Amino acid sequence: MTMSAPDPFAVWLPLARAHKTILTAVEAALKQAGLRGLDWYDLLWELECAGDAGLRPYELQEKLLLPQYGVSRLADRLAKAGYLTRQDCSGDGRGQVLLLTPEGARIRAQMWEVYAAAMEPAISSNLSTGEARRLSELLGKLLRPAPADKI
Amino acid sequence: MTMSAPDPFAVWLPLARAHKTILTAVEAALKQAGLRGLDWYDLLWELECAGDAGLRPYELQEKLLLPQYGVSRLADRLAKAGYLTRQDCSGDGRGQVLLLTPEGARIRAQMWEVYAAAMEPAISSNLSTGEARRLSELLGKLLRPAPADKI
DNA sequence: TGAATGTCAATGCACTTGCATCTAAATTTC
DNA sequence: GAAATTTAGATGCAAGTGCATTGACATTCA
Repeated sequence: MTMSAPDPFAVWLPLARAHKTILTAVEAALKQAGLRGLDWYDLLWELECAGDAGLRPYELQEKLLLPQYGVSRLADRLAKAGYLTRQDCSGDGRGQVLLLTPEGARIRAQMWEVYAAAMEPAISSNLSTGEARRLSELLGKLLRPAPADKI
Repeated sequence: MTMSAPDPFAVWLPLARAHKTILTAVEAALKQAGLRGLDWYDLLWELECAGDAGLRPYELQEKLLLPQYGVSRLADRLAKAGYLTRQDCSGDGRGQVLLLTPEGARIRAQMWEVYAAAMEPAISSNLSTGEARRLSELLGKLLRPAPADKI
């Protein structure tokens, strides 16, 4: 005897639209600055957080919600650009460890400037501090795992 | 003399993550049902809303936030699948009007079942009615145009 | 009216993505 | 400890995307 559930599309439609709008704006800003897309940024950022330990591709896969081949190829491109190195993984002959290069760190910092500058007008200028807090809190609730009987 | 603006990333990061999570779930459900992706659905839906008047490609471009060539090619695929027809546009020799076929309407209804079923556990089960209302309201605020000096 | 400019839509090409499959190494099972 | 299974990661191929350009018609303006 629970109350009727809310209409999911009342949430999803503006969510999808806001996402596409903001994403498009950020990607355009990056491109205009001669930089690569957010997928590159996200990977570089994770590697930077990982520090000297680096990250295994399968770890990135989880963190970035990318398919396995997505990480494999994205890492290829980053490696070709000189932003990361692949290192044989001691202890697991199948695996490898991805490590950020100094050049990779440099470019990530550069991207960050553009990223943050593009985000500000898209988000901050439309919300008060309280609204932003409440919004991120509510969005966080969407990230809870689906009910077991639906997986 | 305004207060300091909120951190946009506190909103953007969970927003992007929630979006990717939900999108992935819905697309997977559609694929598993042997249906095409949400891009097809969105186009079909707009055509259905437009009724007998149909829609011009450039109108879809605005509604769906797609690039011009994106609409052109998506419409190609839908047409090849028999879900829409292109009709010469009386009054503008450059243009055309896209019209939903009965088969297109049928398939859209079929997709809707899957779409809605996948959305429910992803969203409704994580939010109360009040939370959902507040969330869609806050997301709506993000859709306001950027300040003029930032365009 | 005729040339310049603007708008609607398609497309060639390079790059990216999705899917299925493959190899190699690790782990489990008997 | 050899065979079967699982896991890490790469890759061939088909399909989709982004960018720049083109072609066709419309509109503007001298």
